[in-house]
Amino acid sequence: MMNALPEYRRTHTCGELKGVDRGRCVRLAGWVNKRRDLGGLIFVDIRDRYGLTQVFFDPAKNETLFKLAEDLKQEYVISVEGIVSLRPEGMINASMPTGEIEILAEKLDILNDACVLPFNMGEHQNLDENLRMKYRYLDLRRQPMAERMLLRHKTARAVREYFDANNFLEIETPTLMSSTPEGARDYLVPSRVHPGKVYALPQSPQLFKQLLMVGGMDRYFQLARCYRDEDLRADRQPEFTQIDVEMSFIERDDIINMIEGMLKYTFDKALGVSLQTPFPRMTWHEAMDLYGIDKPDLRYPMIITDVSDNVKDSGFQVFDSTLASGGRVRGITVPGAGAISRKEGDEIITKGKEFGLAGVVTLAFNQGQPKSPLTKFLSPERLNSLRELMKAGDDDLVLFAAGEQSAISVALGKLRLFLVQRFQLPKTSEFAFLWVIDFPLFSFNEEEKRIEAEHHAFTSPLPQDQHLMDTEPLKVRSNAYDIVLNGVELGSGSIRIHDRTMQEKIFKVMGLSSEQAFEKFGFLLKAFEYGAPPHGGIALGFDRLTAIMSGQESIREIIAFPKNHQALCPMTGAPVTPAPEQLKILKLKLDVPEEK
RNA sequence: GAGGGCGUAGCGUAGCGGUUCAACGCGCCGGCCUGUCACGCCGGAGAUCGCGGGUUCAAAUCCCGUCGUCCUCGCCA
Repeated sequence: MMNALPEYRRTHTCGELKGVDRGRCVRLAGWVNKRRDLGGLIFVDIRDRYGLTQVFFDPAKNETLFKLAEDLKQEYVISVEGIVSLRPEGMINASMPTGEIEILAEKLDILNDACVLPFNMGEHQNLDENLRMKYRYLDLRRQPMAERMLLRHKTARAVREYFDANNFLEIETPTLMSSTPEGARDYLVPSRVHPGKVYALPQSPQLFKQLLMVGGMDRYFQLARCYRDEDLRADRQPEFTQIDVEMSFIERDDIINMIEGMLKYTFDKALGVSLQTPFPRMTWHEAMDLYGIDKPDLRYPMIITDVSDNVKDSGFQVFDSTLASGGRVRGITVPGAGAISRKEGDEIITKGKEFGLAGVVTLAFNQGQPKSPLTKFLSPERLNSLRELMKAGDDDLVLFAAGEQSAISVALGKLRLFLVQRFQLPKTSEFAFLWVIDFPLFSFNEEEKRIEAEHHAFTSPLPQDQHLMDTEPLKVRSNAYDIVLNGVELGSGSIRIHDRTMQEKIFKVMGLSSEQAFEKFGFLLKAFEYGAPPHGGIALGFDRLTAIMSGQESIREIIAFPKNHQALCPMTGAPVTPAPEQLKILKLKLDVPEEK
């Protein structure tokens, strides 16, 4: 029966044979991970994406076969036929899933050879990322990458299962669309049929998903490809994937509950991790006040505390003058850092200055003994109540800053994140989710001296703040929500405006005439004239999510073929200069300055 | 657009107080080895130290410029 199969048809993968399979005649196919030639014996680890299996070549059994095995080199593609047998006593490799057994080779076919590799395939070295990207097909064969691709697949599958079970439709929206010159820069695609005209690649399916709601598709989701021609970061790629969701006839908590359910299901299915729901919620004001940032990393419990009332009239001049001029004094406690050196203290002060603090006042506790410039100014009783307020333990370090409230909060927030890294502070959880709600609807663009939408122009204001729209628009809070995971903005959404009058009002505050607004978003506004249901939604960064799930800092690690930091593809060389014939067909001319 | 890190054999790194400093590990090639599993042992090939200029008797090392790459800020509704 085995001979009826072409030599590359396998009976098993390289990750599944166990002791119970002993005696079976099997055929494996894969890549040579390693050949260990002991002279009289040869062991070959054969690898596929499922795992590794050891193959044993014994010259006493078959000398020709043994000679053939001597030629095997790394990454040759081979198929091996043989008998599954238990390894001899004491030779079991417990660190290997297939470590109980080995294949006694009876037949070996070299299906393809391989050149000497451009890098080492083992996991024991850091590799230059551009080199990995240039040979991504080799990189993908390495186990960490194979595992991440599997996790990404499982996550996508779980997301689809969940939404399907909840009556959502997965609908694809166009990736060739009209450009809306707002926000991030578009990638443009010239049209041959319409010379001089371009399509834009979507930055997100935002407008289309709202149109789907008008179209009655009341529960929509999509794993949507999005494109932004902006500068890159470790968590930003020019093309990326988001879990895009929109629902009709719902309010904010419906979306929040649905997404919590989705994440809970997905973490369980893809990672085997049980998440606790509901996730904590915090208003934007609370987040800024307690953490100095709109995406707090709740894996670390430290919060910013206002101590103005506890330090007033202390005689400590910086504090007194700041408080007299309407500023605040705020602090943060660093657990276990009470015994830091002078040098480390200076490092913190330098960092504080970098973040915009005029100075940082330290209060260090060493076995309960306070050490601080403040000890001269505060009585032991006041110092003690300050310590209680700051929840400082016997070996903790408290840092104070004085100045304008929001400025020092933001700076202390940055300092908090720096300290977490610098002192490797212990995490209280692996995955800390958080909803941040009640964002400001508008923000003031200092450069252009105009009011703009904080989220986007279709975000609805909170009903209770609508009366402020004409008088104090910057105080209006929005029905928008962000989901934060480990200090990373994972997703952002809102309840949309479906009321024309309100929409016009928003445009007016933003300084857009109805003509201008119609020019930009005409097709959406038109659609809203034909019966738009109340609706809202959210979009989550799928790459960011899977990166965090797999413990990676960079989303490139969870994308099969990513671009590098310069938005280049080291493998294909994209982007490339178009050929003159292509430009001719498109009736385009390049106007690029000559290279120096 | 700005700041910072890095650039030494195919890969990962050391050397960076100026004069045996071009080294180590992996990989590669040759030889030996019957229970290895990051196999072991012996030997070998392989690098104008990113590129250009400068300082010096002497530069991988110091200085200037430039290119590449990574990280961050700006930017990213």
